[in-house]
Amino acid sequence: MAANTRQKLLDAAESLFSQQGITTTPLRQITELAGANLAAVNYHFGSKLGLAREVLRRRLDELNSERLKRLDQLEAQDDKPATLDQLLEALIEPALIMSRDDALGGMRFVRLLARAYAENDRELHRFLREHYSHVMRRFARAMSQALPEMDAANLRWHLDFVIGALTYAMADFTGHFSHMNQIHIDAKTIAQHLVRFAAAGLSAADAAAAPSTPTGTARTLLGG
Amino acid sequence: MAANTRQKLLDAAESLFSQQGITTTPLRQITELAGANLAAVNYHFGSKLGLAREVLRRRLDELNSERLKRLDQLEAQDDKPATLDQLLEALIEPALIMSRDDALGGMRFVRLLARAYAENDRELHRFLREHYSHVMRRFARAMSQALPEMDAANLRWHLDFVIGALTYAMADFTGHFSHMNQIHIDAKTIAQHLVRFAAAGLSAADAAAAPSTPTGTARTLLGG
DNA sequence: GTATGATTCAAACACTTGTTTGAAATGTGC
DNA sequence: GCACATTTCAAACAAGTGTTTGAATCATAC
Repeated sequence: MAANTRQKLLDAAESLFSQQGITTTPLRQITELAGANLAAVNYHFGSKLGLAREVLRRRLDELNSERLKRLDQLEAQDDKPATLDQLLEALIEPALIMSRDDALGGMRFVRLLARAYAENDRELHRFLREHYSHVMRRFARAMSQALPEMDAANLRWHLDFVIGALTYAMADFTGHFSHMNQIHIDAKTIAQHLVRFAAAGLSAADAAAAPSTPTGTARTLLGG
Repeated sequence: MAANTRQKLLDAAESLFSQQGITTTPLRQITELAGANLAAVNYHFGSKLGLAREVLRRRLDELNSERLKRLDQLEAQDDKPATLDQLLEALIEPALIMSRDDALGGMRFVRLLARAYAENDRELHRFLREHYSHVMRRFARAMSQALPEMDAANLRWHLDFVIGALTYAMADFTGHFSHMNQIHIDAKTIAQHLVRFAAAGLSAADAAAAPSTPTGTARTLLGG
């Protein structure tokens, strides 16, 4: 059954890639776990890279379409623009829910994503950027309205702070400090905390970027 | 000359590991860059893992001792406890300065650190935890005084948000969104922004953890 | 049934990996 | 000079890598 082994290969590869990394995982281990023959990978996906691309594309499309759906809903209510908290929720919640929901592949996908970035494969990077950057650009544009004082460049790398925090929260692949996956707090709770954390950080940056700082006292009250 | 090739191997390995990852970099490439013989690695470091450990230890000790030195200074002024901003500076600035200073190996080390975490080598993880976690514990203890409302667990994974943002800021190894290393903003500036970002986020979390929320209005004022 | 295409399979291919070996070279102390 | 340990080197080793091959199996249509 053709589609069956294709699917089993994808599942096995996702699981093993996320645990061991892409370049580190041998094809033979994947095919063994999938109960398929070694040559099946090259038959169905052309090459190992082709398999990796397909594994990533499956989940990435799912995640990004969910994010954009939420963003569309927020922008549809066009009488009042979306708040920063709402935008951050639309960006963060789908990722965390997906990373914690075993039915969707659990946190495997996110670990895999982090690993894929860490690997230096240029083709893989280009592939990921093509499937990712347009979403981030749309969110950046939407957020710039909620953060009027920050210019584009400033907002972009503050958003990188957020993405960095999100990635760590999802993957927790360091294990050097906390151990979220042991505690297993539900995704919504962590998302709430991360949204508040990011909103406060971005707002503080926005306030600091203002030429006159009317909220300066409030920041001192909070951050001092 | 013994110490010479040892040093050249370490330098070459650090450079290549940070660009390509540890498991992905062949020993032959390292020895070629170092102008040494292939067998030199096993002679001087016992194995490839031994070389990787030594590469990491060099920089990690340097970074952590700088962090702890600053923390000691803050705790020495024992009449007034350190502020959150000061503690975050002590944690963040050494890492960012090191990551940007070419004389210290540039951002190579940080990329390497991120890669080392991404790789699934259990021995390497254990090694990193042993050389890292005690520093984070000391900072967590110091910060809990500046954030009286948060309990230990809460603080710990909010600190993971900070470390995640810091790692991304240092490594910028995603390249999927912003490109800090193209802009080359100086480390102190980025550190300032990240400290403010993290301080605001942590303070907001602390305020939200308080049973009665007197600063709740201030947060609304900031976080929209 | 047979013919045709899609899929599976065991085997081999060419290549790279980290490590080991044992002899040469170099340095060091006397 | 000699003796001795340290360091370098070319070569080979065993194991693992992704990919290819060509025959065998299966499904489907006629």
